Amino acid sequence: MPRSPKAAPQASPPIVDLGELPGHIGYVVRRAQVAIFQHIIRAMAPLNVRPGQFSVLTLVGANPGIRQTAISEALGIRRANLVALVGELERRGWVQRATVVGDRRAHGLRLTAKGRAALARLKTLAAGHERRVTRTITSREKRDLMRLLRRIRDAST
Amino acid sequence: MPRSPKAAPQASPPIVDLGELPGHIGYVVRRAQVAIFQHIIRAMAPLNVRPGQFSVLTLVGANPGIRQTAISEALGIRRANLVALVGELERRGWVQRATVVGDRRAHGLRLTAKGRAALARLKTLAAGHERRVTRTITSREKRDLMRLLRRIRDAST
DNA sequence: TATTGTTATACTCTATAACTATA
DNA sequence: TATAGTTATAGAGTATAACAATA
Repeated sequence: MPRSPKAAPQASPPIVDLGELPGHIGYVVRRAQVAIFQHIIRAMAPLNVRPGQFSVLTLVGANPGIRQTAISEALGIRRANLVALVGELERRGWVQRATVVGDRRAHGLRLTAKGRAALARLKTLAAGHERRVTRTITSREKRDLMRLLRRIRDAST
Repeated sequence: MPRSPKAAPQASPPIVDLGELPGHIGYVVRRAQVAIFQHIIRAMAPLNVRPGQFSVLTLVGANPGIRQTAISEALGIRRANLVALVGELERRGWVQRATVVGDRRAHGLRLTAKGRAALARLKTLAAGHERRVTRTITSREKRDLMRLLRRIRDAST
């Protein structure tokens, strides 16, 4: 059973000195990530879909016949943990596992018609979410933000 | 027992179309956050300290006598989950729980001498980590990045 | 009545190891 | 031998509800 994650209670704040935390990129990125995820989970609540499921659905939609291992490497989700995730998408009738011709070990994943409809709906919800959370920055600022984050990510290896 | 989180295996990547994911702020922020956290956990491995513990230590250091509820609200960690976290810091001899004069329900947290030494060491490790992960961006870019992330976070309520 | 810290509990996400069936 | 998917399992992190002590 999924739960709607509520923000931690932000009651009358006693003035707390955060020290050097606000100067740490890890702290600021983490707080932003949590806030964004809470927002998108709320946005996708009508379909009860979580970010991980959305990203897998997106990959299957963009790469019909893709193998679980390829998804694993592309998204940084371990193969073992994808089993239940894909299983849930299959249980919902959104994704099909079909054996790949020429390699009977592998499963080629495809969206069903229902899955394509769900993904279309989710993309609309995601777009609305995106507009909301980026409403106070310009598209140029968003582009710069993404570029800097990718550089930070590349530098964090 | 803590484990050293390894990056998900990034083997010979079959070309996968990520669809619209790279255009989603949530996706880019999340991937960056995971990479940064893996990096800082490695950086703090000598003291076997995780990001949550570091942030609590920082707050106690900057706010001697702070109550657990104040930490909870400042960091977005629920009171209930702070119990074990602070307990571990106390077990390590880094933090003391003392009853607050005038309110015997509360615990005022303070660093011990050992805790101050540990925090000093951690701040050095954190600074090294910070230099590494931001080495490919300018200080102006870092400032802009933080500003934009805070705006995204504020917009995600 | 409300608040502080706490306990108990459960769910999600992530991690490793080992298995099976194929290659 | 190696790979794809799977199972079993364990550890973080995070969520809720309810309790005792105190305000």
